Amino acid sequence: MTQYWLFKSEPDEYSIDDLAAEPSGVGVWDGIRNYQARNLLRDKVKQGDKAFFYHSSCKQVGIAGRMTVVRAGYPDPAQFDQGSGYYDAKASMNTPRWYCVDVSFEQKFARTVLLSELKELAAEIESPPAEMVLLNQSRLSIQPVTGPQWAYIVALAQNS
DNA sequence: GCCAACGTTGGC
DNA sequence: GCCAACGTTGGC
Repeated sequence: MTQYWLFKSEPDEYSIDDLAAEPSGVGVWDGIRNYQARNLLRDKVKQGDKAFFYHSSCKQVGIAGRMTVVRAGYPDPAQFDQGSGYYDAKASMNTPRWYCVDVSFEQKFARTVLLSELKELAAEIESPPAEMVLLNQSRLSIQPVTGPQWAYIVALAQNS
């Protein structure tokens, strides 16, 4: 069964345009250094799952597009790389601490579905956005999205 | 740049 | 295991 997710990134670091520009449109979703998010990447995110690409800490905060998970969780190589900002001295090859997944570019939405817009829509009773993790546990960088939330936001992205 | 919310560290 | 101090995230 296909599962849905929302992955956050600061576009100054890595944006949906950067993913689209990758050779064959495949990128490594690495650098996740939060245990709750790590557990999802390691145990729950599967090949074939769909994910929103969320832009945080930028001018247009919101959902910029979507992608497909093409490789489930595996140890994040950056944790072993002393030259990387994501290096972790407490991690070893035998006991990796952090995980990443590979994603492939699917679509950049015609417009970004803004966080402010989702917050406004969430004020409506029983609207799909109201239950989003994004609005209730906002700091989590890898978070689940329900099927109805996914469909609602994809439809919203087609409307101006 | 500010600050609220949350996560992590480390002494005891 | 508790909790104070500190660090980080991320919206505004």
